[in-house]
Amino acid sequence: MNKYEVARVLSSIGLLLELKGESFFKAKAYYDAARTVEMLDEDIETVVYENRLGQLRGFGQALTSKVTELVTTGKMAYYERLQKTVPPGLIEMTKIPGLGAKRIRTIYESLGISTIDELKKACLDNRIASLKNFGRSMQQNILNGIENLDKIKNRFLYVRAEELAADILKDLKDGARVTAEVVGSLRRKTEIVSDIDIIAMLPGDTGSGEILDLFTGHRFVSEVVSTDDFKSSVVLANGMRCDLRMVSDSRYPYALYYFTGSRGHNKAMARLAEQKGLRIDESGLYRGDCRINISDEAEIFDLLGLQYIPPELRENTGEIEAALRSELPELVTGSDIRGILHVHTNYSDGTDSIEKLADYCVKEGYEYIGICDHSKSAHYAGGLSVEDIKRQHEEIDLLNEKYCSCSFRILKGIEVDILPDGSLDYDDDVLEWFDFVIASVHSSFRMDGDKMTRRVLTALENPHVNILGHPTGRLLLAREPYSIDIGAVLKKAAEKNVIIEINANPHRLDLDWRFCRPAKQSGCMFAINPDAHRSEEIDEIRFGLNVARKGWLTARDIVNTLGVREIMGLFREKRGI
DNA sequence: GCCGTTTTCGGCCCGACTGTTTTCAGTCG
Repeated sequence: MNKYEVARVLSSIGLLLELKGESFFKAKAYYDAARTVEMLDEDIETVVYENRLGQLRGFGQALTSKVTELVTTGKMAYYERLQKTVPPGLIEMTKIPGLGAKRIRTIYESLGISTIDELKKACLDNRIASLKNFGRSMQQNILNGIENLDKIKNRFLYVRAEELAADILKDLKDGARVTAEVVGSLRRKTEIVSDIDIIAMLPGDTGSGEILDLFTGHRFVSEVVSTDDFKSSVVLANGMRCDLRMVSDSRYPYALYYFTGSRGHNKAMARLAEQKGLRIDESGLYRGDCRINISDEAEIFDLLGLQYIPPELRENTGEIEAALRSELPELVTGSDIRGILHVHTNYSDGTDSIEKLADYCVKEGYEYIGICDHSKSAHYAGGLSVEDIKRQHEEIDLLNEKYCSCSFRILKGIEVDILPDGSLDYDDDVLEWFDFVIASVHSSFRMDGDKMTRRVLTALENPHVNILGHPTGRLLLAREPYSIDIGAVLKKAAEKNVIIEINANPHRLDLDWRFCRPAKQSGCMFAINPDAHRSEEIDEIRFGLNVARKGWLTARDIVNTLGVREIMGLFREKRGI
């Protein structure tokens, strides 16, 4: 059992205790313990077997014996008992904004409501508004929250779909030695997907039976919706739909093409084919009744007189016109990225030391890492006091001496809060200490649009700000972007040479790819940042690359494709140093 | 539930905000 699994159980106990109305501090003890475990630099099993759990801060007798039981037996009796005393519907309710443990408990205890369906009905019957400290407005907010939950029911984060699809695809390829690929929105790398579509090439000599058996019998499958000789549709354990379609080798490239494109892209391609006296559909490209034989998908674009259009661009946003003129951009790739910016350490809410994060970047072949912990107002995230900053900078200086021999560099950065009035969370004389500054909004999200826009524009005026962090604050499937005039923000950023972050955290993917081209047209530069809170999350930069590619960006648009000297020069120049 | 002591029990993170109230309760980051 790894440390993250243990941490999950401990956090879950914290939530259950809150829902039961136990002392918040008792719950907090479990949350704190979860975090301590997550931050362990070594294997939790080693710590347990060497009886060193009790030496960890926040681990007394109770936690030591409970976590020992969990790690050695895979179970914790206390957790299992606790789960039985709290209806699962109450845990679901914590997803409704504005409903915390106390309100959920009030609803449960005074009205006996234990599921979201019952809660919805109670709202419609006006029974919630009459509870003490609730009221009509709160009742309406709960209803809105439930509606939003319904809306996202069959929508999933790209990252989750990608993991599942990769596993299914691997099993099909390994088990049936079949050529197969993921298509649809997942291949176009959209941030939210509703299902997984897979195309497989029918083996010439055998039937489709073996592939279908592997597919419908996959361990992720919870229900087989339909199956015939060439198609199967299943529902996976997380509720996601997954479709497999099998086609002959001659139709395979066409199926790959057809089931990848967005509807708009396919329609536009069909119109183009028509203009050229051809016809295209999922089965092939036809001249009259005669299908043109091809061996791979790229030939389709050739035959239509187009530059190859990468799947990410097939959204019908001008890619066909650009491909006709051979003006598609050369999209940025992972190998263009030379350095990593925006990484949190255990000085604030990250779990790893600066050294561990830096070592990870060295191993991955990056040339620099920009450390950016939270600023002092971010109490919840252990934001850095001025003394903490001094301590961290001393440590970075020492580490940089160590990395000097391998030409790796740690940059001193900060993710400074943009306060509600647009000022920054440190004085200018403190901001001067950093190599670069990311400014982000982390509080008062519900300001009206004018106020929020003014707030961010004011922050962009500060000469110390190099990068605007997660510019719209959205959390995919969880929180809408804050109300802001993004056009005005991008214009001001371009004017003040402030780089726009493409936050690569799969829950954020902010800036949205749809804004990348307008931002570039305004004159903005971009940084693809992982916003990592532990070393492995540095790899999440690939999700940011998806955004940049979907946004038509090239390596020249991205500042962290620069070497360390060039990027330091850029940061200094902007700040007039 | 843990910690640090006053070795037996009080304190544990906090400020902004929302919505409820009419001075406060609960949520959120």
